[in-house]
Amino acid sequence: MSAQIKKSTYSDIDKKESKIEGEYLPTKKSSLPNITANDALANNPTLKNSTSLPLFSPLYQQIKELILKSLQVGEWQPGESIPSEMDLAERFQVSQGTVRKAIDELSGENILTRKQGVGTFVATHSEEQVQYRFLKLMPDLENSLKKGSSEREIISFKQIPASDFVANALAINAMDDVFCLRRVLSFSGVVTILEDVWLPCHSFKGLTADRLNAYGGPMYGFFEKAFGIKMVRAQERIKAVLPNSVQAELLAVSESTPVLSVERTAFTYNNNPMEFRQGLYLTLDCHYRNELN
Amino acid sequence: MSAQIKKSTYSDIDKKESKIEGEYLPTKKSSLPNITANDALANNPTLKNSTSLPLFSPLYQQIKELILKSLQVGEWQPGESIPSEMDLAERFQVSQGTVRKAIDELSGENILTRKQGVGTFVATHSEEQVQYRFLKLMPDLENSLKKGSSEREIISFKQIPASDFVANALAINAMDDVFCLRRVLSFSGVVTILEDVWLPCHSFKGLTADRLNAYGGPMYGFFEKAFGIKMVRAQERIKAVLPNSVQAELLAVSESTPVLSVERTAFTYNNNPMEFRQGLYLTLDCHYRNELN
DNA sequence: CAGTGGTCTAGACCACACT
DNA sequence: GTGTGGTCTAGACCACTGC
Repeated sequence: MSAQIKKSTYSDIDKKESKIEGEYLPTKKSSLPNITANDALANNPTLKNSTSLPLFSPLYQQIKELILKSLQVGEWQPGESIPSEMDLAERFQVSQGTVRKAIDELSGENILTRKQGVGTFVATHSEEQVQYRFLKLMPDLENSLKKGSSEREIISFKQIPASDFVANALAINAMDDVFCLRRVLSFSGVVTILEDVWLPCHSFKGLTADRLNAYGGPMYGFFEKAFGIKMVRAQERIKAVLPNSVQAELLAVSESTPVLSVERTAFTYNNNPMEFRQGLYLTLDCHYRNELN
Repeated sequence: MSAQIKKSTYSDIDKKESKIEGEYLPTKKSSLPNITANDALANNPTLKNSTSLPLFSPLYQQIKELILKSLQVGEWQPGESIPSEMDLAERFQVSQGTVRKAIDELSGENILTRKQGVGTFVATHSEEQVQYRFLKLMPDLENSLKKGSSEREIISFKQIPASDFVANALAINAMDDVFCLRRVLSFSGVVTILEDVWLPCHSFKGLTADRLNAYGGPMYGFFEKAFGIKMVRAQERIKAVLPNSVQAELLAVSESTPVLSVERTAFTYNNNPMEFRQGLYLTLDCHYRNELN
């Protein structure tokens, strides 16, 4: 019932049977089991107390939020499949088309991955195709990094209080402990990237350099498996800088060799920053590639 | 009947009088409800002779291609509205939902812009909101360039034969003539960008520095109005470099100041490269911002 | 073969903008 | 009010995958 009302205004803020459309779903599954869907909507407090603008939102957006919430709490782990569209439609008591539109958006945001004939899966950084999804460095001559011939070495790993700058990027309190690690990446035997990575200790309890080294795949894949932290989005700020003496030595170049400084903040669900890193990229034989649309 | 078949394959590779769409709107809903939409499929020659892979494509993709073709030939100019979804559905003899899906994709690619209650418009680089859509430079402290206080100055403008490098980027023959211009951009009175721009003379007949200077808005908006050339996409390659003596002087920095080198190839419809430029960005108080998804 | 996502249609109603 | 895009539903069929 109340569910119907929401639908009638695309909203969660309504009241009484202005059945303005008892027809979207007549009696229908009313007699049937789940309530979930309507309940889900009915109970979804998302916008209920919103004193700000979006006093309502389309049904599919609400479904999207519900799916995101399930992802957030780990109901479905990275790499796993989520229920079929029909099942979700049943669960939320909406039409398959509405679920589909919600999944469409999540798929567009690289949060879910569809595989025709198989199902819909939670995106992961561990899969071959999307490994290094956030690494935009390309050789000048070829069209993709030869990831097979990449090596990496962790140079240092320590636990320290966050500087104001890092704390701000991670949205934590200054002086909260963070893990700070420095590593070097080489491609085809050529040292190319030097990067410092900061992670909030609170969320990465028990992280050690050994565990990181022991894991073969990409770091974000490790975070998923070891800490259930899934990076869904990142923001980078790029500048041209000169390395200091330490950095230059690690990169095996002179201090007058310009390098790209790439500061990245990576976010998990809910725009929650979980990692900050600064990379120095040597761009003599490669470049940072970006597509503009 | 045959209608069913087409649908059954989502294909265009069909038989019989492919009178190349003499009847997108024929007898139409003549006797029976449909046949129409299926005819659209049957008669659409798009992929008929394709000897390569996609021996078929979904209807909405074909509609998308037809819309793109109309944009390409200038049936609808940048900033103008295109026919309503219902009208297009009528024209192509498919359902509104199918047209909608085609437009959804074009909208996602920033080729069309929807405005609820008003219509669907051809995207343009002249609108306030999307001006400098391809410029990713941001001040470190604020969240967007103060475009109001920007100035630009064309330093040189000439017509020369394309170098191999430029010709390759523009997909033209080496030694074909190109316009080459150099300009400086300042923000809040600070010189920030020095860029060289190459344009194929063939497509920009009659371009002069004066005409460029006379136009107040962004360059891509000018190209739309003066030459009907709409840039829809671009690719950038970023490196950290040191400016040469001439560049350093124009940027008012020393030759040991690292700068971002941003090489951009901009494409019009059909992945047709229409502009190549190399920008040198001073990143002392600003940065190149990129969102990763 | 059964099950999943992908496409297409048809029709209803909602939200919005302009006149 | 009229017309536009936006949402939602329902049902049909197609294409792909894996058992």
